[in-house]
Amino acid sequence: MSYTIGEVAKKMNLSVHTIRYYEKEGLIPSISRTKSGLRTFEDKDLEWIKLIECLKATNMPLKDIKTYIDWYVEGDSTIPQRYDMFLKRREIVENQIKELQKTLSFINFKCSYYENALKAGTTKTKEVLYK
Amino acid sequence: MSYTIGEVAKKMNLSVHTIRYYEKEGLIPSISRTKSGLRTFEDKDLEWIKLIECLKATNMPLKDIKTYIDWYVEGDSTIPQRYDMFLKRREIVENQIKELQKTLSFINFKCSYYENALKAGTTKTKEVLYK
DNA sequence: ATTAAAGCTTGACTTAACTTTAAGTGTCTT
DNA sequence: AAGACACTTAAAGTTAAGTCAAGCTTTAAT
Repeated sequence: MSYTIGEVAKKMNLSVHTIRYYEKEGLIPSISRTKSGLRTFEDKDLEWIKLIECLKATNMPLKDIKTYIDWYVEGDSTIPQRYDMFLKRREIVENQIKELQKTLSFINFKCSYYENALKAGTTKTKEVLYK
Repeated sequence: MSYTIGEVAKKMNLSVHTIRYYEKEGLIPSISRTKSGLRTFEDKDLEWIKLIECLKATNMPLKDIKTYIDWYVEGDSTIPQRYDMFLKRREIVENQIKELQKTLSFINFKCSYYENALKAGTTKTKEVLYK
């Protein structure tokens, strides 16, 4: 089963521009083509794209993602680097989650603060203490 | 108690450039100055900066943060908008946390995958199934 | 009183991650 | 067969969020 770039864009919720850009930047290794030059995407290419989106979701810059992909392409000799990268990324993500949880409780406070302010019609009441 | 821009930069772990930039963009309302024009930061200004950092941590763009600050400056008439903004932000943050948790379990999988690959010296073993 | 460190402003520059444009070729639908 | 639409490359443009530089002033320490 293979897909056109437009199908992949729809499936992955990306623009076709972006997919071409990812390929150009070396983030999707070896996409095959038809004789006439059209890209034909296989499931393995979709897996790469999912990986990119996943790492991107952790704020990993594309150039670091590319470094990983280069390591992957290089083969078994880069297993230590790749392992190390995922260990570091795990720590980063764990910290991001903690950070967001702190932020969430701050936002929860603001929500109830403004809920009160909304009832009172003002932020200038006794119960309303912060901005 | 008041601080110079350099002190604030150190305290908040930002560059002085960034703080001036935030002021220029209207993210910190009414920083007072000495007669000679130096900025003097009060605790309320630090609170604003903390708020900016906090919202930024949720990937909120500076211009949306500015919108909030403008509402704040405008006064009680904008309480509904501000309430609404925090409600929306809460949902966004909750989703971000969920998303990161999914990503984390993916990364955990990769970590153990590469831990095995490291022992085996290769990714091409029976136990090692994915890229 | 000097002088180094820290501040000031304006405006240009940078980086990341796209996005658009231009100018054209290939494919599908009626 | 015609028109719409998807695809190509290369390069320029955009946006967000800073970052830096130049040239000058203020402040703190000796």
